[in-house]
Amino acid sequence: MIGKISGQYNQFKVEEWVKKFWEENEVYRLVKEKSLKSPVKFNFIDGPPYPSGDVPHIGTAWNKTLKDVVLRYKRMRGYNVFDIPGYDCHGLPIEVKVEQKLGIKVKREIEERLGVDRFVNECKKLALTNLQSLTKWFKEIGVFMDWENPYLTLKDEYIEAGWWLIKKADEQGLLEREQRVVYWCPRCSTTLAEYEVEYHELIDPSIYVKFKVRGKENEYLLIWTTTPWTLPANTFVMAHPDEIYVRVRVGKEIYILAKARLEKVMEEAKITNYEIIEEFKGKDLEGLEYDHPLMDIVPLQKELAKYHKVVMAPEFVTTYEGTGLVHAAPGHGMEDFIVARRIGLELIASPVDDEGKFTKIAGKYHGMYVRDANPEIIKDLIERDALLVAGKIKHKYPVCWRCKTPVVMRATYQWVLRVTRLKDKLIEEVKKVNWIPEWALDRIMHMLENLQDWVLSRQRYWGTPLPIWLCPEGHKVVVGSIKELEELSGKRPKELHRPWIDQIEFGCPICGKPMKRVPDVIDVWFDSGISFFAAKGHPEKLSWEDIYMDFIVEGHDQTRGWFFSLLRSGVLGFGKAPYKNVLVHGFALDEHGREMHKSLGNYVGTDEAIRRVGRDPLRFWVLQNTVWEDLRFSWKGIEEIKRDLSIAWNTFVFASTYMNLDKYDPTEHRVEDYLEHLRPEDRWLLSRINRLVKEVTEALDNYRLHEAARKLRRFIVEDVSHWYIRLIRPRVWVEENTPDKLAAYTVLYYTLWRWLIMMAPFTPFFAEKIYQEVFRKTDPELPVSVHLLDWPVVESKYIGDELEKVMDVVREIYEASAAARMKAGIKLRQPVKSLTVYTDREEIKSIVGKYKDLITRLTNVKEVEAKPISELGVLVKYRVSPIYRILGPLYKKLAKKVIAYIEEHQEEIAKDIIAKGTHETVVEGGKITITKEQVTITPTYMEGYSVEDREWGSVAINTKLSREEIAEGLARDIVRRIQVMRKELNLPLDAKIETYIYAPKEHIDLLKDHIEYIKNETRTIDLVFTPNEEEVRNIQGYTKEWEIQGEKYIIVIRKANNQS
RNA sequence: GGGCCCGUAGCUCAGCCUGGUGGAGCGCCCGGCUGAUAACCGGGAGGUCGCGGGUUCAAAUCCCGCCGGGCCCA
Repeated sequence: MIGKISGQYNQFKVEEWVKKFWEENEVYRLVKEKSLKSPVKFNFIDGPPYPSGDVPHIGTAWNKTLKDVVLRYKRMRGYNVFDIPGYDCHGLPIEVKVEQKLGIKVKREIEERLGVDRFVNECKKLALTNLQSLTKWFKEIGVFMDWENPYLTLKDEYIEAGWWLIKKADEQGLLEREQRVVYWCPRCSTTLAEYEVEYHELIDPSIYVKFKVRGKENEYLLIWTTTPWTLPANTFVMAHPDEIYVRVRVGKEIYILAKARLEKVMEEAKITNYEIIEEFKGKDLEGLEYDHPLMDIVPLQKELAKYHKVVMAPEFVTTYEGTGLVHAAPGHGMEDFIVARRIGLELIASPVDDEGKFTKIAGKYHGMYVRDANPEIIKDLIERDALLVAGKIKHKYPVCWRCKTPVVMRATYQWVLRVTRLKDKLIEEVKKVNWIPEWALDRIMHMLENLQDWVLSRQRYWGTPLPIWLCPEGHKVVVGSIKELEELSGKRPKELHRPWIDQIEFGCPICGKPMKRVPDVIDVWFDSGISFFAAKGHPEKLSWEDIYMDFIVEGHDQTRGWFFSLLRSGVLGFGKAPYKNVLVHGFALDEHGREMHKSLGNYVGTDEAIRRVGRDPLRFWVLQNTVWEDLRFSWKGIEEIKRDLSIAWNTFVFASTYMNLDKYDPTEHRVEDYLEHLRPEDRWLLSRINRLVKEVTEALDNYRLHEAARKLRRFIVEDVSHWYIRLIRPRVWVEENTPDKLAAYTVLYYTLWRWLIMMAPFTPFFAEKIYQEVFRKTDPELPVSVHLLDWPVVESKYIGDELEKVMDVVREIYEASAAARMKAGIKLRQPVKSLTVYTDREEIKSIVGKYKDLITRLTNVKEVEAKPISELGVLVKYRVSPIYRILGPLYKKLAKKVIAYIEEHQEEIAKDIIAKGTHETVVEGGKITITKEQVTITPTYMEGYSVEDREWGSVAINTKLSREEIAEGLARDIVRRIQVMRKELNLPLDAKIETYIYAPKEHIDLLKDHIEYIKNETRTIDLVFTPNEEEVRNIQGYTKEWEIQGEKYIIVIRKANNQS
C-alpha cells in the first residue's frame, strides 16, 4: 500500500519537519558512514569563508548550495567524499573589528595599552563566535558537510602545516628579505597587499611644480603631481625618450614639457601668451640636472641633490596626463622604485614613519601627517616661486580595504617569496586544470602573465606567525614544525600565535648567539591558500592523492584570490596545481544588478530569505541561475520557483491519492510486466524520464548545475503535470483495476521515484518529506533517508527518439486544434465530427495515421485523418511561406528577390504547385522554378471548417455539429457540474451518490442516451431526470442551479444510502 | 587605463559555441479546461535581440569599434 500526501505544499512546515527528522535519525552521520565505505574518493575542499559577520550573505548561501549539490550528487554516485568545511580566521578585518570594539585608534595602543595577548584572545573569540553562527545558518539551508569538524586556520596544526610550506620555499631559495615599495596603511600601521586596497574617489591637490634647471637662469622642468607630500623625497625626473618636448617662453621664464601636454597645461595655468622656442625628442633631456625647490627646508634633499636629473623611462611616462615629465620619488612609488633600481640608485628615500608622519630628515615637516602637510608644502612652493599653478582633482586613490584610510607608498624591508621565478611552471600547471567556464583560464592567465613576487610579511598580530628566527649576525633559521622548534629551543609555546611564539628564543646553530623570531605575521591569503593540505594535517603525513583535489567552486572574484593562492602554494610545495576541476560562480547582486550592501539598504541576508521564502525554494531558485553568471536577487523569482515546487508536490498528491484509492501496491508491479499494456503516452513518459536521468547526470558530471536544475524543473511541470497527468486522467478514474490503469500507475510511480531521487541534492527537504510520506511508507525496507539512496541508472531501452518526436507532433496538432476550436467558439468538452490534418510531410501523415486513438482522445473528435494539401477541393485561400534555409543557399544573391516574389504571389504559386508541382517565373531576368520543397503551403480558410495553419500544414475541424454530438457535449457538461458539486461537498473520491436533474424537456431526450456514461463518471447509483422544476426542488440534498448553453439546469446530489 | 563576464518582451531569463529570419515563465486582456488546482490550456497585445560598422544569399548568433552594468587589476 502506497503512502499518501495531501494538502498544499507548505515549505516551512516541510522544512521544519525534515530538520527534526534528520536530527532524530542522525541522517548526516548515516550519509557520512555510507560515503566513507565507498572505495573511490572524491576530493573536495571548501573555500573557507571569512567569519567577519554572523549571518551569511545570500551569495554565500548560493556558494554553499552549489557545493552541497555536488557533494550530495557524488555521494549518491558512490564516492567517498571529503566534505570538511573551513573558516578563514586570521587577518586584519577581524583585527579592525576588535580595535573598533575596544576603542583602539592606533596600532601602538595594542602593545602599549592593551597587551598583545588580550588582543589576540579577543580576535580569536570574535572569529569563533561568528563562525559558530555561520555554521548554524549553513546547516539551516541543508548543507551536508562535516560541521562538527571544520578546519580552522587558527589551529596550531594548521599553522604548523603552513610553516612547512614556508620552510619548503626557503629550501628552494625563494624566501628573502628586501626593500620594497608597498602600500602602507598609516592607521593600521602595516603593509597591505594589492588586493587589500580599494580605489575610492578622492579630491586631492593637482599641482604643477617648477624644477629649476641647474646652471640656467629662468629655465624650468615642469612636473605635475597629486601628492605634494612626496616632493620632499623627490629624487629624479622621468621622461619619455621618443616623445616630442618643447621649450616654451612665458614672460621671462622658459618651461620644458611634452608638446602633447602644452595646450592643456597652459589652459590650466590660465596662460594665454606663450611661445614655443624649441622642439626636441625626450632623449635630448637625458642627464639634464635640476635643483629641488625645497632644498633649504628639507635636509634629506641635500643628500638627494646628486641624483637630481632627467632619466628615461618610456614604460612609465605617458602624455595622457601631467606634463610628460614625471617627478620620481622611489621611496613612494613602485614605478619610481623600479627605475631607481635600473639606474643603480643606492639611496631610496622614504622619510615617512609607520603612522604616516614625516621623519626627522624631512626637516620642516617632521611630525606632520603626510596628507596634512600638503597645504604647507604648496605654500612653501609658492614662497619659493616654484609653483606654476595649484588646483584640485577628483581621482581614484587607493585606500585601506578595512578602515578606508588613504594609503601611502613606502619603501620598507619585507619578507618576500620570489614566486616570479616559478612563473613558467605556474603557467604550465594552470593550463592542465579544467576551468569551468573556459574564460576563467583567460583571467588567471592574464594574472600570471603579470605575476609579482609575493610580499609575505605583515606588521600585525592576528595571523600565522612567520616561522623565521634571526640572530644578530644575520643568520636565519626557518622552522617547519612544532617538533623542530622544540628540538631547537627545548620549549613548546602555549600556542603558536603571538605573543606566545615570540617568547621562544634559542641559540644560533651557526654562531651560538641568541635567535629571535622576526615580529611579522603572514599575509592572511597564505592561510586559505594552503587549505588543500593543511586541512588534512602536516604534509609529511600526506600523499599526493590526499591533497590533489577533484573539484572546487568559488566566486569569480576568487580567480585572483583563492584559486591563485592555491595554485601558488601547490606549485611551491608540490610542483603541481592542486586541483583538477575549478568551477566559477557569479555574484549575488540586487534586483537592479547592483552589489548588495547593508549601507545601500538592498541587502538580503540568508536568515531573511529562509524566513520569507524557505530553504528549498531559495536553493532551487539560485541553482537555476547560470552558475558562472551574476545572480539578480528577486523575491518574485523565488515565488515562481516555489510555485513550481507546489506543482511537483501536487503531482505526488495526485498520484498517491488515486493509487491509495485503488490500493495499488507499487512493490508488486514493475514496468516490465506491463509492456504490452503501455499506451503511447506511457512509453513516451518512460522515454522522457530516462532521457532526463541521462541528461541530468551528464550535466552534473560536467558541473553544469543550472542545466540539471532547469531540466528537472521543466520535466515535472511540463512533461508530467501538464501533459502526462492530463492524458491519463480518464484512465485513472476508471473504477476497476484494469491493466490499462495499472500500467499508468506503474509508469507514473517509476517516473516520480526517479525524479524525486534526482531532486534530493537540489531540494533536500522537499525530497525527504515526499520520500518519507509516499515511498518509505510504501516500503519500510527502504533506507532511512532519501539521501542514502543511489543515483538512478539510465534504462536506455526505454529511450526512443522517434517516440518523443511523435509526441511533439501530436502536441502541435492538439494545440492547433484547440486554436481552431476557439475560432469557431466550440469548447473542448464538445465533441466534433472530424479533424483533418492537411500536410505534405510524410512523417506527419504517418503519425496521424498511427496515433489516431491518442489524437482523438486529446482533441475530442470522432474521426482523425491526414490528407495531402492537393486534396483540398473546397479551400478558398492559401498561405505560401518561403523556407529560408533551402532558398538561401539555392539562389544566393537572388534569394531576397525570390522571397519577395513568393510573398507577393502566394495564391498563384499555391495553385500552380498544387496542380502541377511547380511554379515558373522570371526574377531579375533569370528563369526560376519554385517547387514544393522550397515553400510551405497551408490553407487558411474552408467552408464549414475552422482552420488553423502551422508551418508544417493545417488543422481543420468540422464545425457542423450533429444532434448526437451535441448530446454528448451536454452530457459532459452535466458530468462536470456534478463533479464540482461532489468536490464542494468534500465527498470521498469513491463515495456513491444519487443524482436528480431538472432540465428542459427536449434536452432530457438528448441526454437519455448518455445516462450510463453520466452515472459512471459521477459514481451515481440512481439518476433521475425530470422536466418538473418543483419536483427537483423538493428533493433533500445538495442543490445547485446551473446555466448551460443559456438554459437553466438544477442538479441535486446526495450521498447514497446503500453503498453497493 | 588594462583583462574577463553580462546586456534579448513591462519583469526574470533561455537561445549565441555549430548563422537559416526570435522563445519560455511572470504580469495584462479574451476564451477554455478541471474530483491534484491559489493549478492548467488556447489565443491576443507587447521586441530597432544595448548602439554603430563589417563578413555572408542570410547575423540575436561570427568579426571590429563604442555605450551601460559586474568582477579582477592598475
